[in-house]
Amino acid sequence: MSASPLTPMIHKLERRARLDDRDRKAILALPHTLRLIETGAYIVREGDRAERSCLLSSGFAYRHKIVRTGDRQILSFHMRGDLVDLQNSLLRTADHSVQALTQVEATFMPREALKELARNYPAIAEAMWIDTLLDGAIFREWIANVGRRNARTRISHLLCEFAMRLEEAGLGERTSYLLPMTQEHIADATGLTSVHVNRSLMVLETDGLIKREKRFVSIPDWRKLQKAADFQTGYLHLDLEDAA
Amino acid sequence: MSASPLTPMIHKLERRARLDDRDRKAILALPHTLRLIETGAYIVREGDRAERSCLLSSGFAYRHKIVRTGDRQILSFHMRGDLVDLQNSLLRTADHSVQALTQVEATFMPREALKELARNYPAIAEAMWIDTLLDGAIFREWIANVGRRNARTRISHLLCEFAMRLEEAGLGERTSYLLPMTQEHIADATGLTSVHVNRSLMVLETDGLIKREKRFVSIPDWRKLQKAADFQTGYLHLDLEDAA
DNA sequence: CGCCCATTTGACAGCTTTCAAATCGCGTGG
DNA sequence: CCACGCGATTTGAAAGCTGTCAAATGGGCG
Repeated sequence: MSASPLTPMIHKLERRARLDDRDRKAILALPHTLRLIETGAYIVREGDRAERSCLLSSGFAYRHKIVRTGDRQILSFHMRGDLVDLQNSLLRTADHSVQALTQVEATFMPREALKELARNYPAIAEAMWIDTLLDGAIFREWIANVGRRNARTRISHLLCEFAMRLEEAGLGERTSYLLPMTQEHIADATGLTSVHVNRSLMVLETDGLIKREKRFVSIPDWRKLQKAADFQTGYLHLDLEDAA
Repeated sequence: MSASPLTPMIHKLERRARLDDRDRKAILALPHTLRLIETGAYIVREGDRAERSCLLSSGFAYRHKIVRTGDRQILSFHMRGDLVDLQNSLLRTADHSVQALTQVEATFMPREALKELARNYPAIAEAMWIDTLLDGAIFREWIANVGRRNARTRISHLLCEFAMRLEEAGLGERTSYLLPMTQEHIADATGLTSVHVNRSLMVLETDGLIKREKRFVSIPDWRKLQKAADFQTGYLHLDLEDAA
């Protein structure tokens, strides 16, 4: 059963709500297509009529919008097990794009099948709803991050959040991991320029808050960085009630 | 039936998904408490254990977070018919606060009752899920607004969005309306200072994009402001598929 | 070895903030 | 009816964080 590319979706949803065997079987029975996507390729384009949703089976992706000046704002980063565009199951047109940050294995599921699943399996519907709520919680934190924190804090915050989510997804440890994004991605996620991100990263390093080797980041003192980042984990809602 | 304070919730959800009589009756049967809340009072506080969710029956409210420096970031504004903290039905603790912008009539519903409702009425569950997705769509646009637009554009964008939502909620026309927030609220929503908001508003006025009289705003040329604001309505998903 | 993308560095400009202080609007009380 | 008080708006001058525009450096790969 762990052979199915849908298995990560079950794991993900089980962390959102309590599922039973019937639920799990229904998920595994979803029609789906596994596709390999090259670095930089689009998974969804803003304006697309959405006919399917996508589960990230491996690799990293990010969502973004382009504003009129041509500048890009990255809205979120995603990793294995993330449902990157659940909104496409219920909203008509995509309001932003999703792009592969690395090479990606993507599992596509028809929107109608997902809607049916939600209609017939309340526990799954609840899990997906919660997943959407968590998505929203992270967006809110990003608004605060970009709106009210200085460059140093913004970047540290991003590093903390990414570390935490990597660890929670079982993809590494939060005190030492490989960053899949370039400094330009970090800039577009934090509302800064890549030049300023570069300088800020160097300051974080000389201040001893992080160590870097290429894209590899290690964090000598997690609490210290967390403090510098104003990173409170509450918004990640790691305390989900185990499907009470 | 329009006597129930829950009626606006039915109207709201009916714009999200197709409901039948059974659904409507179930909503009206929700246990609820109507409360009058004074300007500035908190409806939800960050960190609260959430035991209920809140429907705005009249007045305006906003959600916000406070960062370590003490600065406030406003995350969204809400008006009659909005479910301001649906996340509290499914997430354990509030990750941000909700505060009354004006005097407010708030209808509170126990979280368990809402969860039950979602479990037993798939169409309602879908409508609430869609509501959450729309919430998220607006958050994403705000990230882009705060992250990648200059002061003038950010503020114009806020004015356009608020106008559009007022009109959609049947609370006014988008080209002339009363802003319930102070310039400081606008500043905290756009990631600026109130001083700069003040200056930017004056520029928008001398440029003829808006007219002001106290908090009253009128927009002589909607298309022109919309363009200056980089305001594309797509993210509001006004094209919901009428519950296909 | 050469190309290309990512990172780093420099100098300078500029949008926005900061910190006051003045003005305005308006409800309250004398 | 007018003074008072207080929050909101407006205005000024100066500082500063971050952006801009190049150009140099570094590293991986064909």
